[in-house]
Amino acid sequence: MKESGKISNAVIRRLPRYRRALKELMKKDVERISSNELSALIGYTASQIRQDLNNFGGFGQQGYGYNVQGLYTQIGMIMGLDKDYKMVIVGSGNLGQAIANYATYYRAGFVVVGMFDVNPKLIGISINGIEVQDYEVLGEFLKENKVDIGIICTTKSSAQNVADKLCQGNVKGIWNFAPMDIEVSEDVALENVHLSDSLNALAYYISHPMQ
Amino acid sequence: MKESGKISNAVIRRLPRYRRALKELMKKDVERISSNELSALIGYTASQIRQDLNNFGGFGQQGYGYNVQGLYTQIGMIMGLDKDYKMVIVGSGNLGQAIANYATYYRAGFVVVGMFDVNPKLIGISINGIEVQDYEVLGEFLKENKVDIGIICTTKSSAQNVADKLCQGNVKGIWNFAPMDIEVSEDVALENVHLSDSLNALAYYISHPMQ
DNA sequence: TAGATTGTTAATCGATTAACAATC
DNA sequence: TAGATTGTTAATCGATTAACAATC
Repeated sequence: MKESGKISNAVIRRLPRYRRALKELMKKDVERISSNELSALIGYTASQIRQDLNNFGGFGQQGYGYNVQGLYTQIGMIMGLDKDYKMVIVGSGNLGQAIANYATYYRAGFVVVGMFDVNPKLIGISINGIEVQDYEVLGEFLKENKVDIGIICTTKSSAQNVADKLCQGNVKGIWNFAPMDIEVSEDVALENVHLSDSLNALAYYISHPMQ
Repeated sequence: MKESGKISNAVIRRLPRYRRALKELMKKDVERISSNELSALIGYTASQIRQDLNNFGGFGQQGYGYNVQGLYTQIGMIMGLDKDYKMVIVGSGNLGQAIANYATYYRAGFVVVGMFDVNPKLIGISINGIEVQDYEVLGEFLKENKVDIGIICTTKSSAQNVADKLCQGNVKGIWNFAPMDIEVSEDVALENVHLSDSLNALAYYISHPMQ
């Protein structure tokens, strides 16, 4: 078992996929699975699957494979999904609301505790029981409430300011949907979701059909 | 200059970043830039920048560097952004609406030509001048209108059916926001945006602070 | 011309795959 | 015990970085 800091990003990005596959298997009451069977299911090689899992410890058993339920739980713990994350959403337009809905209905463990905006038309409305507050009070809110994750759903032009304010408020991570690269201090985890980059990649592949 | 099909995915994912940086430079009326300066700006090594760009041709000039405006245009053409893409959005809830707004206001070249949903409360409403139609008529719509990109903003359970219908309707690419891996035929480009995977990766990094 | 900087080859690094002894 | 399958080491592959001759 390696040091946690040594796990490569490539491996970390595959963990959710393993977990999703295991969840499906649990639904089908499958009790155990071999790396070969899992490979057929999700497309990674059996060798890669065994390598990946062994970064975190020997979860399998020779001659048997992996216990589906057990591995699911283990991967969840590795991913930090045994804890709760309190989140604020900054920018409560369509995208902010979509994320609030998603988190509320589908992701126990990720709890929206506050929503903010500068638009007077949005301030005061309620999204899944969370009232949208004036962005002006975000700093105060973060002082009074421990918040783990700040979600930026604002325009490009305000994204960096929002990020700074979130960092001052001691969030542990930022999930950024604004179409720019923001800067945060080293101790804050940052996950950029560049939807426009993703759409551009799709346009590239459409324009350059394979073979 | 390599065959277009030989460009690695890693390179393609970096192209949007180059383009964004060049756009910023154009705003600041910068005329030329060296790989070293660009490196300082976006964090890739100068060597990688030169390697990346040379996959597509020699855009630079020894002793001078790269012409900002020219390179911006070239990269746009490589990325296929000199053409228009007609898109339909299937699932017109918050996320579908957020994407419709985004495309309408920020991305000339990506045009929403139709929105669809099964929810009677959404059918008939207008988003940026596009009326949400009954999902029942999607097949017909795709027969009568050439559509390049299908965007899936539905629930997990209907995502694969929607993908099948879009493929039957001869879309060239699918942008999938449903939290599952859908299957499409080889000739259709597929871009999955797994927001939950992204949030999970963030949770991982929060749970495992570096050193 | 001299200096700067590319284009490109070679070296390095890291990630993936193959192989197989260990062992359930 | 025999068969199956892991854990783990070694080999391969691909991507990144370094180096430098070409050349503007």
